[in-house]
Amino acid sequence: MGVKQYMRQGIERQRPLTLEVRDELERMILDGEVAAGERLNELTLAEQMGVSRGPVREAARSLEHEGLVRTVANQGVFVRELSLESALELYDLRAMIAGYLCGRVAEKADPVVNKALRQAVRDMNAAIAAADEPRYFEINLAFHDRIAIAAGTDRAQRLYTSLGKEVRLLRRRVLCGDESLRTSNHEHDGIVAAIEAGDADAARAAGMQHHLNSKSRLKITM
Amino acid sequence: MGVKQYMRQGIERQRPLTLEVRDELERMILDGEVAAGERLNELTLAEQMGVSRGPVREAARSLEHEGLVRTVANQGVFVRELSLESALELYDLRAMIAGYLCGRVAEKADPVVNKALRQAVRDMNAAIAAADEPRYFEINLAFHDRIAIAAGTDRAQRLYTSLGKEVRLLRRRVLCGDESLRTSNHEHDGIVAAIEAGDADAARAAGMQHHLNSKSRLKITM
DNA sequence: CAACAGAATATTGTTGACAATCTACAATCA
DNA sequence: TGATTGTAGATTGTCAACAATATTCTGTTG
Repeated sequence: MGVKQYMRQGIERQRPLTLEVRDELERMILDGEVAAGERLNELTLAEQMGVSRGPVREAARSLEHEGLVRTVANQGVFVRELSLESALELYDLRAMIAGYLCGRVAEKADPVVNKALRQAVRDMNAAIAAADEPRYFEINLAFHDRIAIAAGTDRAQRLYTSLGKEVRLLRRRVLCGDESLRTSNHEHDGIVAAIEAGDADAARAAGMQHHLNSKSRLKITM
Repeated sequence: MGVKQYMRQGIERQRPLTLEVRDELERMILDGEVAAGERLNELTLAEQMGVSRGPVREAARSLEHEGLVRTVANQGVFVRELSLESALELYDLRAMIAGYLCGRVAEKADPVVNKALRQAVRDMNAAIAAADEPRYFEINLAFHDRIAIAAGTDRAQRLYTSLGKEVRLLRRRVLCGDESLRTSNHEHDGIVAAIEAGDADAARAAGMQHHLNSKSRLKITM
């Protein structure tokens, strides 16, 4: 009877629907389209996205493990409400992971990676000079991603990324204004310097401190 | 048509099947009933456990997020093969988390928790004296669990537990022999002492070092 | 005999329907 | 009036069937 096959809108796909739904759900949550504490109705979401409930359920479970939603049996999944206290703990955790990653990158001493990181710092300085905050954030994200990937430890990388998303549940803008950007990028410079020097301990400390400082800058803006 | 409802064997349940299946699958993997790299057949597992494929799929996805299996689209889920190198990285990560947890417990300074931890160390000493290794492992597990819970940071606790399971994929016995046990428990004593003293930094360092030492003891047994 | 094409099979991806549970509201009774 | 119970609706949990993809087998050809 199902006349409508699940080949949606002519685009031949090979990526499972579950992943599409997962990304879309994640975006909705991180962009604040669904409020914290709100329940995600499986049927409604499924109809909105033109799929059945199965993929929606799987996607929701996936997000649960990333800490973006919490599930209550027979009641549904709710967008997680992140207390400030919990968020600060996440910052601490993420800072440790970041430090670990930086240390690993320093040990690897990959000249290609190091050059790219150094260039990123220069680009961020340029963005600051041009007062182009969006560009700064973009490079900043790429910078930290690059480090996470270059460390070559899949688990730590995924964890770092995941914690980054989780923190966004707080929906607070950190790092605003020229001065903060300058300070932050100066810390980036210190991280890269330690990595270039092959000093794993210094890189670890610098990477961790940078994230802890981000936490402090967050607290200030409360 | 489905004469057989999904009320299995008279036991009234309220826990979703998915969770039951998840636990069973996890047990099978950790106990080595399914070999590393082996594929998990949804239909076969579903029939074995007397459920349909839905819960099995969800359970498998759950385990993927815990790092126990890896999923390939349209091919299935496979028990993860953990390289020694990866395992050592997991130990590093776990050591950091453990240190963080110990630091938090020290800050909390909860007398009830501290007493329980102190008692656990005594009990482990007794187990060593009685040459009762299984009992030692049992208390040891409870000891670290207690710390993780007492820290009061849900995310870090879950992470610590999850990494602990992941490491077990290596299927290597760490901590064998009277001497290792004695050394290990001496480290426990140091952790508890730091916690009792309310010295967060010392507790963090001791907790981390204890896990790094476990890693070393693991390497020795290769 | 090796390499390849195509069919047959097995397995995963997705769906819609049904069962169980929860929630909200109304009717009943102390 | 207030508490309680029962009923109707909504929502999640589970299942079995179908669609799409991957794998295996088999026969053919060079």
